[in-house]
Amino acid sequence: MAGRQEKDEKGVTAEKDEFSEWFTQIMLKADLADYTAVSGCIAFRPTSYAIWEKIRDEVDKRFKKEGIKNVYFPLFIPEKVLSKEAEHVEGFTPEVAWVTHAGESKLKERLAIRPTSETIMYDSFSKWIRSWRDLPMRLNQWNNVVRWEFKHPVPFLRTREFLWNEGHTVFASKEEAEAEMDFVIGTYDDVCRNFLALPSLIGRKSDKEKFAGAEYTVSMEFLMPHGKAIQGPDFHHDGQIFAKAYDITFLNEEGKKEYAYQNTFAITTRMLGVMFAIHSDKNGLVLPPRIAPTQAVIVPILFDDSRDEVLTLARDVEEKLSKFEVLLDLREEHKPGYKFNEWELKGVPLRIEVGPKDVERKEVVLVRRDTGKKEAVKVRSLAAKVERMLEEIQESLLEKAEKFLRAGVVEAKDLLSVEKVIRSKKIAFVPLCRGVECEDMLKYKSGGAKVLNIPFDGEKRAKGKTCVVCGKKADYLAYVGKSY
RNA sequence: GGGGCUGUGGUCUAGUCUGGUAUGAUUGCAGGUUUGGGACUUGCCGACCCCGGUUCAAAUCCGGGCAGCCCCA
Repeated sequence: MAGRQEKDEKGVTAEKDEFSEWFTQIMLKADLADYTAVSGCIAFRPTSYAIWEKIRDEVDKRFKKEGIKNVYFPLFIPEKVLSKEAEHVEGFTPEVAWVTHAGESKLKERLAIRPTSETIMYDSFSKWIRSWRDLPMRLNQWNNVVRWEFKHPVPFLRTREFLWNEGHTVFASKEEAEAEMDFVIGTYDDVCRNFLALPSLIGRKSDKEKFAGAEYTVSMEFLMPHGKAIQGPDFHHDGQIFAKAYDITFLNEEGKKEYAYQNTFAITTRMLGVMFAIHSDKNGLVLPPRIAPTQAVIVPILFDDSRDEVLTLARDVEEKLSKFEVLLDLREEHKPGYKFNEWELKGVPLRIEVGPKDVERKEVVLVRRDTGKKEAVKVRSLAAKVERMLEEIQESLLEKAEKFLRAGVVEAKDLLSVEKVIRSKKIAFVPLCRGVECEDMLKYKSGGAKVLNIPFDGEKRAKGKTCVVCGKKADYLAYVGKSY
């Protein structure tokens, strides 16, 4: 390890503004993940995996209710199948991992480990879809994908293998396909805001930045504490591009053959990293209560002369709070102070201290992880109070994140001010024209910032404004920032 | 993509320049005293990133690899 002497301490020793160091410490010390023998691939430890399961369950529930069905396709994609859609292949080839051998014998055709499953799925879709009665076909799979990136990997945020959902839906008309976007992005936004407490900038990608093989891409962009933007869930409308490459056709009501229209969409384990980074602080992890695997921890304060009474009360409290995810920390080998610090580091939203004084007064002490505020609460009103407090924490984390995002987006009318905004580690909101040359120039002039996306009302709001690069009429207002 | 730094018990670390029995802390395990913000104590377990070279002898020197971190694009 890099010889940082304080690193052996149990708590986080880095300030949040030394982002990389701080983030690594949170990740390791809060037992979220660990490095493995495979470069760029992490082990998700129980806490982080439990959070992923919650995200997955919430999204999955909403998808199913909407009629999207889960399927599972192979991990492997034969080279021939992978390389049918030119633009798509080109986007992914540099990062594809290949299986070339089985035991000692070389395979006749090498197999790609899926970087995404369009190609293998659509090969089947073309067989499954015959008539307009087969449509829409809305499928989804929860799986892992591998993209062998050469940029240096960062736990959760950029790993070579990650987990995600990949929705793949097929429609008879463009209108129907495009109408799905509101539902998909609405679902992701709902889960991000109301569970992860993360607001985002939602909009269309520019043509330059869209997904390889898509007609257009809608993305959710998050602002990280160190001022870099990072892309979260996305939705791609593929038009008939893949349908033509993979021959996904159907007979319409008039008996005529037509190519189908398709969408794809995803949310990945990167969101864990985004959430850890945005909410956490100097003392360690901070988790929104709705996503936290443990919502409250009860720490009994035991003295020899009052041991039994305190334990009885602690167990009573556990019982009263059985509708929440509660942990009663009965470990004898650590003092309360140690436990306080440990559970703060691990991000448990609420701590409940139960000691001899509390037994006398028939109360317990509640401590919020996000603010550190302590409050004594009567045992009889505890359950209601805990419920309210967890809600308050959830809301206040979202509010805080919203405030940070709002403060992090600044309008800029000319190149000079764009550069200034970018240098101050913020996102610039900039009038631009559609020209790719202007976008390239902008990146060059701003010191590496790119178009993140264009909000849905970005075109309307550009009226009367001029492109910051070429000075001609602006087509839209775009979010521009350095990205992770 | 470019540059820099670092790999020693589970974790952190001394030792590397100047080759010779590997330092200490912490965790863990067993015991005792403790417990309202990281307790104390006794005992025990446990390590030189990998491959090659130089040498009587390599954690240390040389070459190559792998891994992690930081900075810049």
